[in-house]
Amino acid sequence: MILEMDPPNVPASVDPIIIPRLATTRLDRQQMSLYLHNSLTRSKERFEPLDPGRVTMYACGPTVYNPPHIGNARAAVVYDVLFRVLRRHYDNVIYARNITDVDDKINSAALSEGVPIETITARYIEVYHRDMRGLGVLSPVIEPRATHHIGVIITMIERLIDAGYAYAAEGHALFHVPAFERYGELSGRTLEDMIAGHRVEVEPWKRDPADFVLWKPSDDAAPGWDSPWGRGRPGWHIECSAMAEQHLGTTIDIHGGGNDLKFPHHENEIAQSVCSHDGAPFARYWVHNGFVEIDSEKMSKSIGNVLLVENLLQRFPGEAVRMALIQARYREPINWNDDLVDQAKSQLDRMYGALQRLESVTPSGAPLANAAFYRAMDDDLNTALAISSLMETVTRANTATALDEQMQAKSELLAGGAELGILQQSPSDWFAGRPGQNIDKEQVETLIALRDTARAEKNWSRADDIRDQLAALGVQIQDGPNGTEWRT
RNA sequence: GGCUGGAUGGCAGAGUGGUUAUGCAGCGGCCUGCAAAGCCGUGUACGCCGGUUCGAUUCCGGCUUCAGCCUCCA
Repeated sequence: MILEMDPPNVPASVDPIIIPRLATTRLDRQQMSLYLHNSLTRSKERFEPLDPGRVTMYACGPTVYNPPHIGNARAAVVYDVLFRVLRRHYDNVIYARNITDVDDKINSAALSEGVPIETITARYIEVYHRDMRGLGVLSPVIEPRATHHIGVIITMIERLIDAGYAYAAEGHALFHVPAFERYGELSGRTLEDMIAGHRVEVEPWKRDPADFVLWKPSDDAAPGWDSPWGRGRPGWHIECSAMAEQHLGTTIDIHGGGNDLKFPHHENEIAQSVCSHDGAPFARYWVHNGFVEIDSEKMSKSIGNVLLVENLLQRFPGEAVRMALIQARYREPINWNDDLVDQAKSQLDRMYGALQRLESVTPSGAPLANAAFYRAMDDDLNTALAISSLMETVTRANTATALDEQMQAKSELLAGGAELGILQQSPSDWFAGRPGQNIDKEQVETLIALRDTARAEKNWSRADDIRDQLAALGVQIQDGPNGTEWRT
């Protein structure tokens, strides 16, 4: 048996974004309560962690066999926003997002390329990190990998077998679903529903059609580890239960994932964790994000409408893609199209425009967004409403004449932006062009200087000619009290 | 067939038992050499049918319809 553990912390990328910690007093924090829609109870509940000194959250991360698509990105962004909100409320938030690096799809990808599994997983872990960074997603506190937890997985399966919830058969270990009477609580299904609905052939080694695999045998070509049931590899569901236990403990505060994972993945996680922990609850709050649809249809390889993050990032700024993902509430589906990103970019243009006007203003004191912003975020991550309150701050910023009002507005914008993961660059960088647009800044500055001279001489036709030249370069200019600004 | 969750103005998308969401687009104005940006003003939208109510887009019931899950899936 091979026992492997992660090093204590394994974020592969250094987190480039620093969220300003709010200088709220303890009283302030108590007054602001976070509410979350709990899929387990199908209702909105006040979030109260088991231990306010150590808040735990687990989110299902990627299976690394291909580049992430916009749907993967939505999940990552949603739990990233939740992470940021939690960090405003609590000093110590342990957020784990796993990497599934042992899986049949990985095996077949490796086989078809004729390379070892590790080549595939290393490549797509890197791509995942790169793309998430491009979307302003913070590194989770812990990023556990399934292959580093084989020992923990085996131990958990052994405990399940010992307690009578699982059994070994023909090189497999299987969870016996009828042994867990609360099975189906999360998804609202009964065992009878599942039997009526099942349409796959039942493998002969299963005692019950609903039983699912904890461990399965590997042939010589497939990656495998020695176990009490022979050489094999873990089933998908047990990985998450084992990693959550290892890093976050028996009962965790929040578990997140895509809506489609509710059944069977999360249902099975609950069964495994509860049964291997003497009935202790697994996750206290279940959070599920909605899907990204293309033309009102699910993204899928068979339809051929899978939209990769890397392709989007070639065409749009990362923040615009992120903004498009958070402009609706996280539980609702998003019907994706380019227009959505363009609209998101317009909103960001407006926000960055306000920041550009306030460039010389120093935000004073602790960065705090306005109360409406926090109220919206704390109300089950109502990002759409939070953004609208940020827009009202933009209008205030644009109309403020007193310095203290300007300072206040700027501080609100930056604080709100930090919590949403937007407004993380300088306005001039933001306006300096989209990806793939190569703007020669020196040339632009030179032309603007020439035009300024022409304007000073009231040579309007020459000034307008130069403006046309700039427009041909994709540059738009704005004459303001502080001189001429430009944007793309 | 079973289980979820939706249906809001040209678009995206909040919210609410009676009073402005917000952004984009449009229209009018201010500002500007002209623009752009910005500002001000401007749109009686809430799928259908019943019910409760003084009053419902908002609550209840039914219907229609869309999406997801029930098989790997964010």
